[in-house]
Amino acid sequence: MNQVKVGSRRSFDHDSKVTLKMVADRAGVSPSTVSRILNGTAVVSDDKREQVDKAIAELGFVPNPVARGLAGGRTLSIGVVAQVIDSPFYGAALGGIEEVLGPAGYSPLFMSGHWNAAEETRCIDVLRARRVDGIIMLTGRVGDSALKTVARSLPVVVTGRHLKAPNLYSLSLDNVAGGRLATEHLIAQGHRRIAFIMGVPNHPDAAERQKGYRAALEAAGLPFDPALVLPGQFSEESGLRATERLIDSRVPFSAIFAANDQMAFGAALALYRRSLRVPDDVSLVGFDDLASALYTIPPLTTVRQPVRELGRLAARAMLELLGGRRPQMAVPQPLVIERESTRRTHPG
Amino acid sequence: MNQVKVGSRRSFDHDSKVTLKMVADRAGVSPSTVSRILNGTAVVSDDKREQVDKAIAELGFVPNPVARGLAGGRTLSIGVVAQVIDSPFYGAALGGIEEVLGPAGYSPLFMSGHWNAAEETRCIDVLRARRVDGIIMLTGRVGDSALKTVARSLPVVVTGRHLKAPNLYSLSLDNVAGGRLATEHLIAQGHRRIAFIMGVPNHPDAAERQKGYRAALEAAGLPFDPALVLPGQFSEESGLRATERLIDSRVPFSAIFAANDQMAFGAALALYRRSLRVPDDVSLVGFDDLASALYTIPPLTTVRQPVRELGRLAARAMLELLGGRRPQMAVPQPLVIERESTRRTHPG
DNA sequence: CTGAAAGCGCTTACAG
DNA sequence: CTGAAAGCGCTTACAG
Repeated sequence: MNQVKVGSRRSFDHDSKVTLKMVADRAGVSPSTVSRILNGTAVVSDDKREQVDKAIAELGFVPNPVARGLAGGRTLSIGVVAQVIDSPFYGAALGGIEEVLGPAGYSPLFMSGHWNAAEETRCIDVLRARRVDGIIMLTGRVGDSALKTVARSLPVVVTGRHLKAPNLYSLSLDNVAGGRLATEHLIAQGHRRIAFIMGVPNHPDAAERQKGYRAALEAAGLPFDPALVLPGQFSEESGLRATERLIDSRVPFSAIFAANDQMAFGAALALYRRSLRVPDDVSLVGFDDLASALYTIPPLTTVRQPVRELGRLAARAMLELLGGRRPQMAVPQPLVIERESTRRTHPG
Repeated sequence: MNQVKVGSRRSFDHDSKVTLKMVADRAGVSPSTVSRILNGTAVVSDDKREQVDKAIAELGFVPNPVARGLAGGRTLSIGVVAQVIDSPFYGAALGGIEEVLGPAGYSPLFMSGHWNAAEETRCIDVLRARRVDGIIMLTGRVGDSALKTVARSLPVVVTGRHLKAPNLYSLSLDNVAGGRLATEHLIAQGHRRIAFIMGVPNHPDAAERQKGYRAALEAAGLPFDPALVLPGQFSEESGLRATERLIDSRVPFSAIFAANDQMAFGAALALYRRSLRVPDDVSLVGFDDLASALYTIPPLTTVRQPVRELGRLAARAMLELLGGRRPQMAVPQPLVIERESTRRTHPG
């Protein structure tokens, strides 16, 4: 009845210098066989497989990914280029990516592109030098053709654009629909003068959300007033500044739709500073539904973007690509989460 | 006047299959020499060095870190185990780490331990299997002795504890001082009944901040009332719950000190829900000074923790350790940032 | 089904 | 100061 106490030791106590060759010796087979069993690369007789499994367990063998990477070309690591690692938006996406890559045996290698094409290119270079097996690009500014070029040698999945190319998968949230939903929500509550803080002007997300905003106005027969759309930078600070400008401009408005939550947070502060109450005086809608949107005062009505889910889907798509399959991911539709920052306009 | 247009191509356009051997051939030297020049491992005659540099530039050679890792034992990657990658707190620290590691030629490998010793251990195992050159541990629950064991084979820097061991460097923020500062600030404003939401009870940070809280009360001759201290989980949600419990308990209080900003955000919402105004009815102080603390309504008075700087320092300490030096980092002292969530008690 | 051998791209004693 | 050689720990044609 003696039990083999395999795996009961705290793993990093023993020097993990156990090599595949040691396993092979112990099992009485060749290294090639062990390798094949490890990789499921070929059919191996049951008895050999058994012995090898036993040897692996007894020795506590863990394959060395570095050697694997050199020999086989696979490093089991995936490069992820985000824009800013310490942003609530990217943090959520990275969390989702990590969540699916880890269990699949892959390690994410995160890098920040800082909204800068040159830096993104540098990130890609570093990642390629490190022989990652694939690259996940979260939005970013590098050109589509550059991305396609990368995809010639590595699978790539990219979010925030629509791009078709071999070995490349793109997936994005429906920003037009989201923008439309937010605006419709406000219109349904009786708002007629709805300001829009749009985020980085040449950013596709910003442009698409604006398109939704305009579509909703049009559908409701409301005029589009350029004086009501303010540029922003997707940051709290820029939302604050835009709102101040809006108020100072004396253009009448009863609601603000900010193209992301962070700008909405800034807008809320600007309104507070100018003694305008939310939602009594001004209704406010954000976009993203960051975790913190639930804890603003008042809690923010916003368009839910499944950011974490998007990260998960991107990672799954990468796994598909890696497996030689064609990914087919369905990104959930945006929906408005009504909280307490919006309300019907006063009848007057 | 023909210019050599080295490096002007978009780097990932050419297949980076240039090997060290190709460089050696072109320069007419042996691979060993190229390697030594790359690593500054030995003195090499100027003319050879020149030829090699030229060949490297012409070929656009980039050393393969994977091969380097296998052969030399250095992978130029650093494992970083945080607790939750999508948390404002860890995001900031990771940003700081990335900021200094990148330019030094190292790539961070981030993993999340999820506040769980077993998972942290798994992270460390994965990281070691990947042959990282060092490990940075952001707080975490694994035992001190386990960490020391790891340090026997790898340099480790750990935050949030005081630990002395060869090849290991620990650095932490002065939580006792921070807790004291926050409490003193409130006392100076006339508050006598100061509630404390403490965060995960057995977490060292929480315990230390509480120690500071008690020290300040004592120094001011104020009684310590256990009914005023509430457990929390460092999350917004837990801050909200704790505050609701506090209010329901009918214990009188005029101020709340939350052991981190996220709990303070939750507390603010709970107060709002119960129609208690900040700071008119209750003063509120947080801890950390997250970027978003500036945008709460009203903006949160808090104890500034240089979290991003802590990340930078941890990374620098790692670089020192890697260079065989003894790090000597001075972590900035906490200080209270007075904003608008606190005010003097009413004279009555 | 399974070995022996070569090779992935570097580094590092070991000898000059 | 500099080569030739062995080796890091795997994988993968190539032959049975």
